[in-house]
Amino acid sequence: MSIRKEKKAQTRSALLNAALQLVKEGGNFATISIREIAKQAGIVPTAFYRHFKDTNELGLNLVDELSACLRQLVRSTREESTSNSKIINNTVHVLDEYIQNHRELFMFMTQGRTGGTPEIRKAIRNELNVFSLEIVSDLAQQQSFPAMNSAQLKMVTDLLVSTITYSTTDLLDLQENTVLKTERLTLLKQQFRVIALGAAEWRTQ
Amino acid sequence: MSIRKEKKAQTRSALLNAALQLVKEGGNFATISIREIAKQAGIVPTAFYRHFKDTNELGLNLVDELSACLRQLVRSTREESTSNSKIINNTVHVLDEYIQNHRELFMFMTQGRTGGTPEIRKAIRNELNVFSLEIVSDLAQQQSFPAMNSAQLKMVTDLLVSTITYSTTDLLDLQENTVLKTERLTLLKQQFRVIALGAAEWRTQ
DNA sequence: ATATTCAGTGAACGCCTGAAGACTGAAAGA
DNA sequence: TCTTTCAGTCTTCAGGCGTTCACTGAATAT
Repeated sequence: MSIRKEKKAQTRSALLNAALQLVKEGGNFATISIREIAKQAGIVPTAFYRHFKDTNELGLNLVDELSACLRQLVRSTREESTSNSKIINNTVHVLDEYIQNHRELFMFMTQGRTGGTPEIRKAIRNELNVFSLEIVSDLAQQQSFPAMNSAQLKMVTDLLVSTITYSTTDLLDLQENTVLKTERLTLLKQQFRVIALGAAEWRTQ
Repeated sequence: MSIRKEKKAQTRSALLNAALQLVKEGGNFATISIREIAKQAGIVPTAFYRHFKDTNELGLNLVDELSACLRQLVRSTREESTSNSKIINNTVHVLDEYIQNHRELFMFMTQGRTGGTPEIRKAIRNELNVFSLEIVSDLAQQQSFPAMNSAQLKMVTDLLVSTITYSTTDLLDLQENTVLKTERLTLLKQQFRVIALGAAEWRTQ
């Protein structure tokens, strides 16, 4: 890559990271201004426009980062799930790790899904759907619920994704290594078990 | 009530409704300004301070309105649930009705839970917990899951509330009387069934 | 009847915002 | 080598923001 393109890519990345940093520091993405982002990225406000039309466009690019993160999360969970009995515990453990290490992205996700622009809401909804479909694919391959057809598996997996997303909001507000945090993770594991039991019992119609 | 106090209460109510109206019109509560709210309420910006210190304090009062709404929702669902077989369909139907008729409040709830100030997030989390506890009380009384102790019932009900909250965000973005909307309601009903099946199968440890 | 209270007014403040436009200087291309 | 491209700079603008303060006038209290 040419020097110019490389430097541009660097600044662009700095802008995306700046926005995430501001979200991480407690800001709501919807309230973050172009000037704040530029300042955090170490450039002048007007240079922002060389990369994005507005914060909405930047947000859509953050959804792409989120997409990559969720994809990696699915892969990590798949690789981690060796023993079939502890699959729930492993999944929750990996999820917790990802939420901690990508706090900013998950905060952006939960905020954006409910309070973003219509475009951003749609993009995140779409990413969560892809996320769900990838899990469906894995569950189908592992024959976790052999009695279910793919539509039924999707319905159950959507419930899993719903539960994960809701729990993420709670987990993001709990400090590490506290009783409350541990209890919340235990709750999530139990809820996964309920869903798994229900899915195993599912009979058509 | 004296004339003065009555008029003050009216203006206060107008401010709360103005904020909700702005949320309903697509604004994110976090981005709504004092001046916008005052304008929508038909008063001068500075008069806002006669009622609330800032938008955060107003938001906390909106949580109280949300609280009342959720309480009423529980009551309506309880009264509606006559036939035990159709309880899930009735519950989803009542929920859908409430989301339609109190759009603004549910939008405020989903936005505030993920993107509000720490105070508002906490207040909404608390309301949802109370909501869950009320449902637990109902389920216990109806002996829906006789094998479960109250802690287990709470765990399952939290899953129900999680599912409701997540679905609410989706439902708020879908137009009435469309295929997608109907499908989303069907999905929710099926997920309720999975949870109910799982809860019935739950064995300790 | 007179004095006090107080919800709502209106002007003013300094600050931050998104955006437009002319400019700079190093990299890319001829 | 000379010209062009273009990411980033600097200045400037109008407009919205939260907040202050002195004020008004009707409701209340004495």
